[in-house]
Amino acid sequence: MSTGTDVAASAAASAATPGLDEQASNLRMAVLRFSRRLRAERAVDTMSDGQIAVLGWLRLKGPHTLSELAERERVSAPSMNRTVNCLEEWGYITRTPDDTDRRKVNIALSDAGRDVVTETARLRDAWLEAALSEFTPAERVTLAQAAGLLARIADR
Amino acid sequence: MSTGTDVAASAAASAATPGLDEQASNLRMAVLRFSRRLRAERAVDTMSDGQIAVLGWLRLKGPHTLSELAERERVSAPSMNRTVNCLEEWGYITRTPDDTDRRKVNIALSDAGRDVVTETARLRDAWLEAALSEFTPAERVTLAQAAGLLARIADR
DNA sequence: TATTGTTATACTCTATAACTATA
DNA sequence: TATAGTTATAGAGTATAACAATA
Repeated sequence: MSTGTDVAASAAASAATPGLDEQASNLRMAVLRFSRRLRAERAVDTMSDGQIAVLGWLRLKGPHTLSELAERERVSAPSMNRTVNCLEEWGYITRTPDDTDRRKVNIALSDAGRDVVTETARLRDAWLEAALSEFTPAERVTLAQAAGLLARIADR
Repeated sequence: MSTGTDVAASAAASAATPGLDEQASNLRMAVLRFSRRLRAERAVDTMSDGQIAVLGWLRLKGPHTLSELAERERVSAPSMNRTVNCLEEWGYITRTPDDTDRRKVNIALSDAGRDVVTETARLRDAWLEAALSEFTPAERVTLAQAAGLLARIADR
């Protein structure tokens, strides 16, 4: 059993009650594909997903150091440094040396950065709203509940 | 209304019956956060997301041409060609010229590929399975239904 | 002439290692 | 000596343009 060779038996069993492994696999594939599609909807085509994520986080939580941003986005410090360099060059963030610890540099959203992250969220949601409008109210309830559940998983 | 400036009124209204805009925003944030967390749980470091996705799709739907795979994964044909080259080099897929249209090449999962995608999915989803196991059966049904709905949106 | 697959080339994002300055 | 940020360099993934084979 469960050797992966007896496809027919596996399919028959899962048709009745999908195992936790298949539920997980289905959910993973669906979410990853959906998020990739969602990410494709951007206000500024020249901005990467990582750059947008940093701007969004700064708007939500205020200024952070480079290390904090790197840890938050789960990338290396040099990688985040490159991201921040671009954002600074475009005028979307500002770098300010910390007063108490001069090794640190506080990275904050500029007015232009605030504008662009707002516009990006608006465009992204416009596409998503159009998609949601084609669902039934019951289906939208399902998605709303699922959103809460996904958030709970992500916070583990 | 709905200008985005009257935050209090908007919040009050959405508390009763969330508008489509807030549903979209909530769903977007939840999915992006979840997918980032999910991506961080990569048990198999030697294979990329794209490679795993192709193997999974071939296992699920059988052989496909290069163009079909590229369209499915929303990448360019050269990019998919590179992905398929790696998978072929590793012995996970086979290329077979089509009999009726000799321009086409059928890409199919090999036995080794079938094994590795099974094992990869198992390792990768271990974290997600653990998370799902803490939900009630009803909540898991909600997530399963939502997965189908998200897939429909992504295919738009 | 259009389509399918492939190669050539370049760009972006990412990582590790090494360097600078502060603590 | 340790930490925060940065620079140098390399690897992986992606894209567009150009090419070969077939329809």
